Amino acid sequence: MINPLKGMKDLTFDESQRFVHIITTASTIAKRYGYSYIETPLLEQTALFKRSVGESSDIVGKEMYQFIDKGKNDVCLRPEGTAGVVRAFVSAKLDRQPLKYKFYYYGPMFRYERPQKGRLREFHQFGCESFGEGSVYEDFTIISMIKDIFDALGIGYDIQINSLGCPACMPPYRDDLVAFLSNIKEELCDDCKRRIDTNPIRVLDCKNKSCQAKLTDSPKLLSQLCQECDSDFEKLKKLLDDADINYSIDTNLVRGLDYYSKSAFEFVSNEIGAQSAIAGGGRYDKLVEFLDGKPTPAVGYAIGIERIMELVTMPKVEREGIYLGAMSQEAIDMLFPIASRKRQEQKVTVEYAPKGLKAHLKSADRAGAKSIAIIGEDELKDGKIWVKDLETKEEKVITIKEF
RNA sequence: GUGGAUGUAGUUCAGUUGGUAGAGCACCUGUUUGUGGCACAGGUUGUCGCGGGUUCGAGCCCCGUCGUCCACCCCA
Repeated sequence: MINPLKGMKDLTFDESQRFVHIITTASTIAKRYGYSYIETPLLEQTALFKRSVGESSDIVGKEMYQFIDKGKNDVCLRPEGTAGVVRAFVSAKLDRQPLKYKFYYYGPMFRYERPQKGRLREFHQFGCESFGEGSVYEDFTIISMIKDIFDALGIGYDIQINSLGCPACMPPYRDDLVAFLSNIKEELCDDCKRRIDTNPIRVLDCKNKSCQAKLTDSPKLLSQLCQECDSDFEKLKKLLDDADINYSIDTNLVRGLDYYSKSAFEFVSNEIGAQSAIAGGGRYDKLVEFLDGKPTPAVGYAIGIERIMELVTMPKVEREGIYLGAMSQEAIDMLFPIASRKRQEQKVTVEYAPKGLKAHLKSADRAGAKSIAIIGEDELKDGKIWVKDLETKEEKVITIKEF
């Protein structure tokens, strides 16, 4: 038996229904916010992710499905969605238009990691990217959209926000932080010691409690933001307050990807194991230029489908369609013209084997049909069909033509 | 990459100090030979993950291997 690869999963029945429900709900809401669908390749040049996600990130450093294809191209299965959408945006030269573009997408992402709860090697994201809008109103609007989606899906969450600064205020802060961390280096965990050189900002969200204790007096970026970043962050908080959206400020919230600046936010759930982030995003005003486009402000987010899968409250399933069957072999063929006609407007299940009435009723019940129509011996004789509504239990015998 | 659990029927799991497998659910049949969901009765289903070892004998003990789950790292 051939099983799926490690960290890859088939979705069927309840799970696939949940998947579809999540995608349709999110898509519907994204469209209301003015977003249109974009589909980009799953396979891209490795250079795209190195330049956008950043070589210092674990994603690029050790988690990519990277290989050389038959044309000797260095390629990767996409580990996240934003890079591809930005590349598509630049490839289509939309950066030369003085217009705003908003795209939503969904699909599989790939990261070569050890699977655990809420983390797969092939997983799915639903995401949105808004280009050309530098206003913090857009950051707020995007957070509202995610809220609408989770509310529609019946998912509970907490929102955490932070500001990551911009090229004007982040580098000086980073230097201050490195200086601070270097002083207490010996008291930090081994990972953090390493991070001081590789990615000092990451020390801030170390899960190690003793490290966290040492960080209470660390320099805070929020108090060193430049004037623009500071006023944008204040505005974002006010907008959220005015909209009655609850949030907490997490100064240690660091997005895992290098391209974020200014607003960063995360939606978390405490019901799904160690991987608590169910959506994350933020502003990335410099990424379009990094990928050879004209400077274009942008903001976006992604939702982890698998992480919210079991949190979703599904709409009640209603009985639907007709179950068609016959009790004798000679009547089976008569079912197909009926099925064909009925399928123009509703779901039809045809049972090809002749069975007793009881067996048919059981099958119809299991198929979730709303009604059952059977040609039995009696009906066969005078061109009729027996029809029963499985909910109201009303039944009648009518001519096939009439049905 | 590191650590901890675990692998027995379609599924969830039991299986005592080693004596070659069992329950619930599901499924099929019947009670009701033309009336579903409920109830009752009966029935089908297994390379006990795989490979080796110990033993008269291994689902159980030992070694290896593969898979799964959970956690770390990191992230959606």
